[in-house]
Amino acid sequence: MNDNNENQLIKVRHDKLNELLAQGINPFPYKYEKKDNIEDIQEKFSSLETEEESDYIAQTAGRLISKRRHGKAGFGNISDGTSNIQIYFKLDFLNEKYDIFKKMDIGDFIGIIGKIFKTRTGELTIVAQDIELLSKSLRPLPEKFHGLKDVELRYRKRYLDLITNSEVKDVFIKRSQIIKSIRSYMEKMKFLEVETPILQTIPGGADAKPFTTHHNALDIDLYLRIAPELFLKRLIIGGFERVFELNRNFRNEGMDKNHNPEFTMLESYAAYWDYNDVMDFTEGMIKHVIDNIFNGSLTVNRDGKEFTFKFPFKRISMIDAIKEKANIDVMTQSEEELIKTVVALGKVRPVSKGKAIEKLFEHYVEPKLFEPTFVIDFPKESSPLTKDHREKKDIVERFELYIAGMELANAYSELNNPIEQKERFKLQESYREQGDDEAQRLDEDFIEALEYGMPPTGGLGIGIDRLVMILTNAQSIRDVILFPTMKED
RNA sequence: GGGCCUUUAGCUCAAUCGGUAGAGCAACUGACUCUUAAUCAGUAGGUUCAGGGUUCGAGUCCCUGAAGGCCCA
Repeated sequence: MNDNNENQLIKVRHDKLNELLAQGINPFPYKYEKKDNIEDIQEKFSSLETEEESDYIAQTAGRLISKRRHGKAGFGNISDGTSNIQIYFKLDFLNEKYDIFKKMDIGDFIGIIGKIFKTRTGELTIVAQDIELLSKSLRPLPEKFHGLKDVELRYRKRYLDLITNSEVKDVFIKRSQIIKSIRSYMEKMKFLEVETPILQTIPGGADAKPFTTHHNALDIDLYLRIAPELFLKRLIIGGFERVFELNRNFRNEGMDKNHNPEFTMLESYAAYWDYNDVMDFTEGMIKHVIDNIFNGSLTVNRDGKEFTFKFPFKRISMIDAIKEKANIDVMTQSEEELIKTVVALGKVRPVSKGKAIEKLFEHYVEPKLFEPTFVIDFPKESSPLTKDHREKKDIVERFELYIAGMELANAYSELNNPIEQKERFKLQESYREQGDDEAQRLDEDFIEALEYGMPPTGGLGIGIDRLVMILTNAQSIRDVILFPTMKED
């Protein structure tokens, strides 16, 4: 919108801005001595009696979010990062500055100095003795009562969502606390936080299509990482025994309420652990978060069902889970029969018995795994970075954690035999040649690193956005990502 | 990728069978020195997502497209 084409509401505010300038008032001053947070004021003075006034003179600042004028006095509420509070503006106290109050718009940032009292109706209020405009707002905010409901606008203009809908702010505060709590757990467990390349020449560590970009000076294509896995294992080889990275991954695939093209993952690797150790560790992490952030107990409501977190989580093998939920015993069926069953479900024809088993699992079991459940022991074909099961044939030592029908975590006893790793990569390359563009790529440099020797290692990946969804009862991943990916409008 | 739905004032929403596009909040003017979705009186505010078509006449019907949501793959 340009200056010639602005609407009436915006024009009025520009006019007010110009009036202020004409009066020598800077509508965008440099700083303000904010001495009190609103939350602190409320805590300290909540015990005031009705119509009692403090001796303390508070000095605070925030955004004006409502305004009720009554001639020679008026009320408004200001909101800061902590809370909001009512302000009483009275001509007798403010004198010539009362005019500033009259001109103030909802959305302006203001500084307030004044004593604190409780109104007749018992509301804690600052009586303004002095007010200062700290920043002029030139656009009208969304309506006070209904707020901003339009989902598209809420995502595109998240700042308005945050100003208007306080519960949205709470979700992102919670998200920050959860991540902080995870870091404290990692630190307690002696993991070292590291940073590995996001720009990679061979995108590895997951079955996914990468984003491509170009480095001009080197004149090479690079890929945004789909996972940090292969670099974190190089660090285990390098002698760090416990490492983690908590950061963004990028996958060039469809979007829905569980997928955003960029998302936050925690990956961790611990030398000398197997996948059983990683399971205990994962449980410990979630328990740590619930103890710290949710006072030890959390009930999740979703799709009309609910559960309360209980530890330890249920553990079941993929094959037993299929038997239990779909009444299909995949052990007694031939590859042919299983493939036929999957095709009959209207799905793409799987290329192997293992892939067919996974499809059956996804179709019959995944959506039914509501309470936290570790699904263990996956077919070998689609787990090229995982060690063979120590007892079961064609099975690998891998688990995924499911909660509320969502895959939350994925972990292995990491394959550390370079000869076998190379074979697995070659098999993946052959899938790729057959048209599977999510199959993994041969990374010779990683093989070479493994050849120097990697200790037995337990690795874990946790989808942080999804974990936050579960813990905050968010229905869409877009509700836990501040600026979700949107098309240009 | 397929199906269904949504898009109207700054925001939240109406508009019957195709017949002058409305309300609440916000804004503006006035009254009001303890209100709180303040109240009262008045005023102004529109590319009805975009483009095409049918029609005397389209927010409404048809076609194409865009953005978003839900379900499915």
